[in-house]
Amino acid sequence: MFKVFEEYLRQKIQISDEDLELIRAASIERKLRKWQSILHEGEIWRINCFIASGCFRLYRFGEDGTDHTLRFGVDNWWISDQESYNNEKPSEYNIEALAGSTVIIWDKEKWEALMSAIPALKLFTEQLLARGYEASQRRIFSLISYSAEEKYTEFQKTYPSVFNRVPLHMVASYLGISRETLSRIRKEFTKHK
Amino acid sequence: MFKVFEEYLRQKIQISDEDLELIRAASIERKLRKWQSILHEGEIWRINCFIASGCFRLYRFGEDGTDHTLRFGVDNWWISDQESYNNEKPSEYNIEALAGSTVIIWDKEKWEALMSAIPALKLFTEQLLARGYEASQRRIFSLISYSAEEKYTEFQKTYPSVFNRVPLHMVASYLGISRETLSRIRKEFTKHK
DNA sequence: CGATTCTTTGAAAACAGTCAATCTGTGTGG
DNA sequence: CCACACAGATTGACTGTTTTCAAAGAATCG
Repeated sequence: MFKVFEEYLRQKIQISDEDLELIRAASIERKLRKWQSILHEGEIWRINCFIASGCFRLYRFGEDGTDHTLRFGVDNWWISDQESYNNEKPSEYNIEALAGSTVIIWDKEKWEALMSAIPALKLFTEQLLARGYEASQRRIFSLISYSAEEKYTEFQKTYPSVFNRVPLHMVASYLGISRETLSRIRKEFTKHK
Repeated sequence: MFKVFEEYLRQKIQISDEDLELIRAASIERKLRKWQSILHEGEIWRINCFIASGCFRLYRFGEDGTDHTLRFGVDNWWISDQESYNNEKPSEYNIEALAGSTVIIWDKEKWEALMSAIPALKLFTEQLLARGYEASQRRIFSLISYSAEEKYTEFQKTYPSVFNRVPLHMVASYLGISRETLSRIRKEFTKHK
């Protein structure tokens, strides 16, 4: 499965075969079954995790016990809890596989060594973070300014690859609306085509 | 006013007098009157901007013409549009002073030169970004999981320095609720003490 | 097929938004 | 110093949206 990552990375940055071999040598491949968690709240997230195939979500429980989806991840995305990673403190989140999945992971120390050795990789990592931040900003805007229906259509349009693969009630929890409301919006939508 | 920034930075990182002088030499001080904008949508945000004193907000107009506050900034915060800055593309946002303010700014190129020359500054800049990202995550969680009332109390608790300085209707637009709703929540609150 | 999970539906209740009017405080100019 | 204008905040009545609760249909999986 490293091949998947290799193709991904070569699309993103210029990298020599030697450097790529360094990256490969430091990586570990891991498979997860559906519903298996790769992060449980209370644990510290110490890895970089690339999704070679499959589907994940990062979520958290509210006071009342309901769960709230902070993020999804599908093939060729990264999934992580940056807060736990950066500050090496116990995570408040859970990350679970929504389907059988394969991930490529690197220990934090190994990734940092790789970034030191390969400047392009450091730059790329920084850009990834920046993209994530930008996506957060746009999501905040949609959460404070859109109606439930607008949030739904925007999500469907922006992340079709996610939308088609995850249970509806998780999309609802991602958008901050109830599953029933999402179901009704959806109904109206298919009606008016 | 550079003194304010100097104190701020010395609290955050170890830095020599020479390096600090480099940073000072590259900086520009600018004063803004109340309601003056430092970024208009369509412009490209090419600076790093530290708020030495005063108060700002970053906002955007929705389809219907109403404005939505993405972020506030007060003394000793940074304010920026990362998306425009990183990708050097026209901003979709506006940044305006909510009071007479003084900012210390650096051109993007100058700041990058400084980061190259002063590793600790580069590290610090990365950490700033990381903190911003983490704050975004927490805000997203509150937006998808809290009621209007909970969002209000959390904001008041988390950012008292902002809460006491900005008009209520802007807080409302930040929380994604109407000013009338915020007003009513507030009333209930003072009633039950 | 039976069990479980996911989705849909209906009806009522809670919640938040809109519109319009009023109130409050601040600052300006006469 | 007063009158006025203005922006911000509040209030009431109403409307519309979203949630909740309960139940019933699909779909999936062993």
